[in-house]
Amino acid sequence: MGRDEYQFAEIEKKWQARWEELRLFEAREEDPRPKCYVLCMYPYPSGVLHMGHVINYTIGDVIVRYKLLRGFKVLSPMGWDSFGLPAENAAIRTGVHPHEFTERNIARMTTQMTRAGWGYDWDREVATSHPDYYRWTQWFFLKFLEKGLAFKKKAPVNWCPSCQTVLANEQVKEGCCERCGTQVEQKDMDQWFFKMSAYAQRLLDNHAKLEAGWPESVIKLQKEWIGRSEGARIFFKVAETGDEIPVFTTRPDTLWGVTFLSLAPEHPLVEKLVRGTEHEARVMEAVREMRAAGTSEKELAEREKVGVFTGFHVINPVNGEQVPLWVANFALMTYGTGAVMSVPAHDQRDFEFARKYDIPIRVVIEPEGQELDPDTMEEAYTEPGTMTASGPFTGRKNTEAMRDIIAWLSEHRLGEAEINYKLRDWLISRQRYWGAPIPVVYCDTCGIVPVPEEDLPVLLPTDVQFVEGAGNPLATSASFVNTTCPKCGGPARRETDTMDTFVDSSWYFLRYCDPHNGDRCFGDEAVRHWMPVDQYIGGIEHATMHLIYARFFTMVLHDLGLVDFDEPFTRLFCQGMVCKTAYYCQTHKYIPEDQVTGGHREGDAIVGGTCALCGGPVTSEMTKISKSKLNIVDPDAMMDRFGADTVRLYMLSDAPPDRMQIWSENGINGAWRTVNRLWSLVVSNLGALSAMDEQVPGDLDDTGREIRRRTHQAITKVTSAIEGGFQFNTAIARCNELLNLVRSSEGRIHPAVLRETLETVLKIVSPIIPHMAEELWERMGHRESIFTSGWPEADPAVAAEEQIEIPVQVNGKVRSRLHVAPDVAREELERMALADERVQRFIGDKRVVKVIVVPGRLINVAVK
RNA sequence: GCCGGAGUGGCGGAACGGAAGACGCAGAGGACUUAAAAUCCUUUGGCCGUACGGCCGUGCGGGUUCGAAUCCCGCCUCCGGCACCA
Repeated sequence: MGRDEYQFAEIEKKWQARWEELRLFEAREEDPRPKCYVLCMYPYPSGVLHMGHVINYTIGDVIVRYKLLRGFKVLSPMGWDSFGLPAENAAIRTGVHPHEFTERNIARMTTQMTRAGWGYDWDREVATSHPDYYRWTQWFFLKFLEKGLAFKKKAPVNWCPSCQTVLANEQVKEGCCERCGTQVEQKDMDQWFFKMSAYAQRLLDNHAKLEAGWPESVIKLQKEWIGRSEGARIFFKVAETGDEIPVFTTRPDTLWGVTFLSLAPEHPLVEKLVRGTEHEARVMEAVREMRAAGTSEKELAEREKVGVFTGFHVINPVNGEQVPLWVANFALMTYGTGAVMSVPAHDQRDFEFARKYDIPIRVVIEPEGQELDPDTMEEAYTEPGTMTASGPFTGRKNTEAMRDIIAWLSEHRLGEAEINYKLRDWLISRQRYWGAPIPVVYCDTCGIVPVPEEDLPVLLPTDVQFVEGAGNPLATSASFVNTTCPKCGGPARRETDTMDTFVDSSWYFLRYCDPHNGDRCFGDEAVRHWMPVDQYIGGIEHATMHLIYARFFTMVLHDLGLVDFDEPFTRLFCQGMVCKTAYYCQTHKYIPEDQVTGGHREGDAIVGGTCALCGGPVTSEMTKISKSKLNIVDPDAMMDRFGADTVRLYMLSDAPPDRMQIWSENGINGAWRTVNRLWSLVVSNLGALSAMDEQVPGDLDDTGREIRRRTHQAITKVTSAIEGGFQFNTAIARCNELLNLVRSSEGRIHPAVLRETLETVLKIVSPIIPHMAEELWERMGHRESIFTSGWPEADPAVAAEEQIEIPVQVNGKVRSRLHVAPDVAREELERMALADERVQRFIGDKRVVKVIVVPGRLINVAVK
């Protein structure tokens, strides 16, 4: 009893303290080892660790420890994305100041993280809500402003008139405010932007640099998000007023088929045109209806396509024809010019709209040898074809004529070639308290005046009221708002918008390199030393937003001469989400598993159960672990029951880490058993081990040679499983195989071989179950941490097979097996195969057509 | 609708174009125990057969190949992402 028991709580605490003493995760520039910067996306300090963090940070920690074993000095920092809405909502709800709320959560989560055994250089901790951090966020804003990359423009926001506040898309539910149910309005507000669109092409081009280290799917998603499209800008004019309406189109070849033009509801021309006309009331009412929903793109996508005729017409520049001008909710102010030319014959959406509103359809592209009739067409014709009724281009193939059409348009000054991007400028203004204040003041005489650098940080005031329905709390602080103009000394007002938290997270990886620098955002030397990040790890949900913002920000910093690279993350890994069965009852919606009664288990799900509250039937689904689906797993409780090592092992042992992980009680039990079996195998054999320096004898028996062979093969396999895409599940399987073999040969293994094998296993599992590996390593007589002992190296001579089994197929079906030395020649293999009695039987009286010999793999005899 | 990813035993999943189902879970049988839990051993894709063994089998249908879970074409289903992109 006692010492030989696996007492994980004690062991884990002991080694966490030891690592701290050893400063195992301290990263020093003067350390001569090569550097490796391993970074996990920092968390919002919600106060509790969830399973998403556990998988993310466990993967990160395994890589950190693996790199340590491989002889790198590893930079492994951790910090807090500590600005954001939840703290402010909590303040409104409970009266606790966001700062206090945040600090409390940070303290709680730090404890949980340490307990999980994740190793960080805590001296480098940053929190974006601390003034010594946001001072530099503000400083970057000033640099962007100087460069003309920060600017103000009007943009529509979701506005709740009752809360007097701007809502995030997430807070808008079916067009209404989530909190009070009031109908949300679209309101145009003056907002700060970063000119990210100017970097669209570069963000696209630079993907070439990332192809080697980023998942292909993320690059694809970003390409789609940036959305480059080539086409033309074409100048239409309003027939009645002469106002010019430029339109972007990717299909200038269909220009002769335009039968109407549509403006976005928020297009400024709409109001200008109809004001004071007979159409005003009708059109503006329709516009108001179209704008009555939220600004979320999803909402825009799912709503029905509607429009209203403005009463005006536009002139098609290529043929002088007048076509009606509409306002339509499918025209987006945020893309292109906010105006769309519509060709119902060759665009499905336009086709449906035209049929709905009885707008003419004109065919200008026809398929080979076929005539299209606008009256009987059932869908738009979008394939390539021959142009008809298209002026000088009639008779040409549309795909081939495209370039000439654009040249012709610009020659006649009717249009010009244009490239458009879906990527928009980055709206950074937030009408919130808990964020970095945008460092500008408004002066009646001088206008917008940046706060001088030496006056940074612009601190968040404390005399603020957090009251529901009062709008931005920051605007309630008189001491904050009222200031003097830095230029003229006259009275001025401070900007009360704060910055999007994505601005904070666009440079935190740089601050980690030099976190205590009080004079600069970071030192050149430190950043040159550690950056770029060698391995970044985080959720796929950040594929577009965060990862594009951070790339853009880094490019700007590069252009400002602040860093000498323009891509921050060399390699990226995205882990899968953690899922678990959730249960749903018609009346009580999602219910926790312990509220399901009866039924039977089918795998991890209870099938045919009933709701404990109402007796109604319960259905199950496998879905992402979340509070709202009541299927959460508390990592802390799991670590209480099984210890951190078991939880870590389980997270990695079942599926490849980039796939969905399924949390099951059976699964964690299996990991628990695995960990215990390793423990008892080592502990029970401690007495049988040889002295630490005893050599493996030269004349080893079969068992010894076999065990050594498998051990050295395991090293190779585990190493390549980790290097080739973090396949920890197969790495763990290889260790299990080896341990199973050792167990079945127990008592017959030479002590020196046993030591070699157990030490090897401990090393290769140490990144995954570090506490147990350290403890057993120590009990085997080692004085130094296993993480300073180096990664094992396989000896090819030891790993080489003495005899191999080669399957012999006849017509692709295995009929026999040959046992041969690995270097038997091709001819000899063929001879042996054909001579084989079983093979002979299956050849029978058929004719051997061909014999395929893959040395070392298999033989296939093709017969007819 | 568009884009991306995935479909393999009862389950999670293995498998450079070369032995399908590694490793683990669950199940069955057994040992230990007064008993249970824990642990250990055996067994486990389906069908036929007493057996040696044979046949079938990686979502469906074709194709390439001596050989396909893997490559190609066409479909189906599920998951994820999305901003009607003119």
